[in-house]
Amino acid sequence: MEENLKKRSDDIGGGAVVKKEKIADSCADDEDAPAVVVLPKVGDKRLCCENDDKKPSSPGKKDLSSSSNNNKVSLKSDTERTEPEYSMASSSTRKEQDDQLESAKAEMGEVREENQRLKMYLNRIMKDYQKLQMQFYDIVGQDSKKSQAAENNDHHHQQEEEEPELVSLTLGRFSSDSKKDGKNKASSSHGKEEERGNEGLSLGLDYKLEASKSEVDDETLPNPSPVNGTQELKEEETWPPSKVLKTTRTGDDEVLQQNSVKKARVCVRTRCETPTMNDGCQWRKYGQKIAKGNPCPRAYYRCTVAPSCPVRKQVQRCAEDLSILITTYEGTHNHPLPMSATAMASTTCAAASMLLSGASSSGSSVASLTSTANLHGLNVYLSDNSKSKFYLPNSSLSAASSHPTITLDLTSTPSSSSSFPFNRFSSAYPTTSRYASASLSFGSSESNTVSWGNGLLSYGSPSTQPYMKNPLNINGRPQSTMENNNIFPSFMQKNNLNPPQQPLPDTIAAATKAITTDPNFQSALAAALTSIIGTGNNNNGGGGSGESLAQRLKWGEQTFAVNGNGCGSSFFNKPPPSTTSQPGSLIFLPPNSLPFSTPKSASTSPGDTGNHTT
DNA sequence: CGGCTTTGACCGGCGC
DNA sequence: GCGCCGGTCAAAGCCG
Repeated sequence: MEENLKKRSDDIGGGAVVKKEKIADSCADDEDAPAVVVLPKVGDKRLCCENDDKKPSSPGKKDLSSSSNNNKVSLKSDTERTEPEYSMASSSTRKEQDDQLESAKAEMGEVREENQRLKMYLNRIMKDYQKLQMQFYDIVGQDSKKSQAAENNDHHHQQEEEEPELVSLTLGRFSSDSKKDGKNKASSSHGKEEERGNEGLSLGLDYKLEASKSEVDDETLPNPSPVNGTQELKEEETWPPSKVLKTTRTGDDEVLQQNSVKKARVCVRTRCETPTMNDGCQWRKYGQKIAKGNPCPRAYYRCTVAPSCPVRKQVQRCAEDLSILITTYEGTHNHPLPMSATAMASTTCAAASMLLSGASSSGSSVASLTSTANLHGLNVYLSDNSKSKFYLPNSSLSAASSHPTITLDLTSTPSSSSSFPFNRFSSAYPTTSRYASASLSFGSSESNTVSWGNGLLSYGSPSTQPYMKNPLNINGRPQSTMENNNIFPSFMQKNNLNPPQQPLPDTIAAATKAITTDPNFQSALAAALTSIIGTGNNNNGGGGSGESLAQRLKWGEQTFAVNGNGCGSSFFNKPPPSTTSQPGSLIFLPPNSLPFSTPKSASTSPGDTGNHTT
């Protein structure tokens, strides 16, 4: 029909056909339906009528949000307006119509230019997004293969074991050869040379990211990813992680064993009275249990955004403080996430990755550090006190030694002394968000739990969710059915808990998003963990002084510029800025100083792919 | 009617 | 080996 209209207008000769560019590549619906703007010749009633039937939109309308249907620009109103005058057919009206036609053409030109600009902008965004997504998937796939290859090499190549300090490097050497054992040997020597010449982690990461699109080159990639981190990815990629793996991959017992041990979890403690915390993702409840030591039932959810997504979460009320909701995430999303879910996902993913990275290192290195730092009001302190107040009072969720858990505690009361460190967000949101204080408490305990948080959020309005297309309503209910689970109905009744009325959980999610999407936060986390783990293994920190951490935080702040991706990996994906001379920056640590997979934490984030873990 | 929740049963890990 | 416990499954019921 569009083609017919176009042809017809061309035949008529008085019509101006404007083929509007598609606004976005994603608008596949319009692939075969080019937008046609017909400027009818005066008196062409038939064309006007047909056009009226097909083009209800107003001229010059620019609507990116409804690109699939509304990127057709018509001049219906103009034609309608002038239609009665056609019958008159007077010279004055013709002149007037000509003027209108000219003005319409001019307007169309402007609109077209505007649309082209918008299209270019959107295309750029989409490309960036897809690029990041591809990188994530490729890296995840690489890491899983690397871990498998590493296991094989541990068995078959004794010469590699003779260089324990290069274990982490060795892993990357066989990144893509897991399926080709025959190539391992050749690639190992080759990779070794590559890594010798590779000073910085960021270089390796960039190389990896670039080469990730073609696995042919993977064998040359240096990868400091540790065994544990890569195994986590492998585990998360193959769902179900525990049972199926053990049944289908019986040949690799060591890997399986470590998989079961290194099942990282990210625990988020929020003070909210709604049944669940709206993290933007879509969950399906598959079970509920009364855990020992906690009268509150524990609900089990799994991500339903993708059928094969391995991410699961547990939701449970804190036994000692019923207003505290403990949400434990496990796994990494293997699918694109809604923008509203990227924050939590990236948080959990990055945290899990870093946790596993830390778990791969010696526990003592994690335990023996106590340091503090301050970053724009973000109080970060590291403590070896395993009984820190940031730990779960009830260890039911964190005590499982097979599940190293990192806890994000958002339950503490606000402090007026400090302000929200990520003020750049407040400019985007009408209401100010305030992050009064956030503490990173890293510790190690027998439970192998790392607690991080005590961050306090002075919650703003739901509008603090910048990416929410439809912000939550004032009651704090989810704007959609994404998270409408009511997991504690009986419990809420028993304990006379208020029904969901406060926007708290959603604002928590929003605040979490704001925090986790902030490069400062990411860099702070990365730097803190790097300081702890890296110093512990690198023999640099000699106790990881707070000064060192502060420096690293600052460096990280400088290094990682703004990126609104919401992807925990985004700051790793960024190419090395000009500040390459700063040795403290996380991404510039030499690979052998990072026995854990810093780049992997980047790659595992869902990025939107998504991922998080979550 | 399809999707989701509920809930009892089942399974595997772990400690004794 | 047995029991406890966490986690998962799957049938039944509910709901829009």
